[in-house]
Amino acid sequence: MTQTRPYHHGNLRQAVLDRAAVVLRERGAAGLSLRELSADVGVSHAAPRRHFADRQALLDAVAADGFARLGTRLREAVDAHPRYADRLRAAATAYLDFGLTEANLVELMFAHQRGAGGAQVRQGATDAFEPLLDVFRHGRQEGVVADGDAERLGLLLVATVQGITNLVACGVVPAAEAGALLDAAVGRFPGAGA
Amino acid sequence: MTQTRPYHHGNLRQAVLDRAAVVLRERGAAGLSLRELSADVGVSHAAPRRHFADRQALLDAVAADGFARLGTRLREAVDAHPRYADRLRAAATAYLDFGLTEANLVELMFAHQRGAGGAQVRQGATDAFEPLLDVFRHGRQEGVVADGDAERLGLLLVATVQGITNLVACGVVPAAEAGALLDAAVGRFPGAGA
DNA sequence: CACGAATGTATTCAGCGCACACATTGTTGT
DNA sequence: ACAACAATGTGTGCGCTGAATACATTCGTG
Repeated sequence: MTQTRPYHHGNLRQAVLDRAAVVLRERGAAGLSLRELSADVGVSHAAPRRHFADRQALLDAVAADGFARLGTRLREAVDAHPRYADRLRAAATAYLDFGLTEANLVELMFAHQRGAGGAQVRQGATDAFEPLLDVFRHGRQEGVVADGDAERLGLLLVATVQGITNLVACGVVPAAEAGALLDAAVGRFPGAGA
Repeated sequence: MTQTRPYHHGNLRQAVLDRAAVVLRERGAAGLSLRELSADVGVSHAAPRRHFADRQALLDAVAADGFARLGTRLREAVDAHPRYADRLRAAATAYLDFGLTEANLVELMFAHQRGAGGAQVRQGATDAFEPLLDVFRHGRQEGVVADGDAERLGLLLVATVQGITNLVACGVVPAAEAGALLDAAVGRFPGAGA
């Protein structure tokens, strides 16, 4: 009757990451405790150490996962529209949505990276932003974006939207004004229409 | 000979804040410990509690202080130039400088505010950005900025520069490219010249 | 100068990250 | 089949932390 829990969890790493994502959303990165996560998942408090060298390694993994999810969202948003201007707006909106829904996650993703694990997180970030660069590469084909501007415009879009997300997330700009601010920002990019 | 340390420190609150600013710069917000700060300053580990209700209250105070310093820097940068375009560039450059020099502090300042102390921090942020809004108000007098656009442009400038700072601080954009990216961003604001 | 408010001290407690020795299970070569 | 080894989970202990509480000292003020 009493189903004995097997000695080996089987998928402990992913289970911890999943639980960490939930706690992160509810209580922020400061509320993430390896011991509490262990208890939640039902293993001893030392078990996760087999999968995460230390607490920072767990945070890095959560952040990398976040960038992967953000990248997927951006890719979907871009692919949903054929024309440059629509792709630009859709990507920016998707970014803002993600940032407001997962404010704590984004805060962690963009936290100052110190250790060696930071390199992997940074690579994840670069990959995630690829769809945005594609928007401007596509815009160049449509003749709206000048040659060689694609990369710089991509970074500028990331910076602008991340900045807006940041301001709204920390409460300096009311959430109600986020959309209008984003529209104003996107509208200033070449070929976005007034 | 042996100068007896007085029972009352005299300026404990400011001493803790000063020491916290140093530790924050060296080791980040996660490295801030009330107990260690107490030892550094030379008081018992419970003493700071008379001035900061809990750890978060200390972080809030450090953040508020950071916004005050940022505001001063921005004001100085703006006041140093008479013309709109120069003021815009100087302010943006001053912001980026501050952000790169005090990356850990800025990260703390823009951290998601939860508790009641967040309101004071948010007010400090709004005050600090006032010089930037003034730039565009001044631009309207010069006829470069349209009526009613000042506030929105100000927030957009904050968002853009904060976003760039964020990207550079977390290592996604190399520090060497920060200046060029900032130039490109500022150049897209009305009346900034090409 | 007495008395309350402000400020600092000493002690205690629970939770945390981390390190280590040990236990159990999965895998692989012969 | 089975021995040896790698991978994974457990239990214990240490030092540090934030927080709560009772107590001590000093300051300010009537």
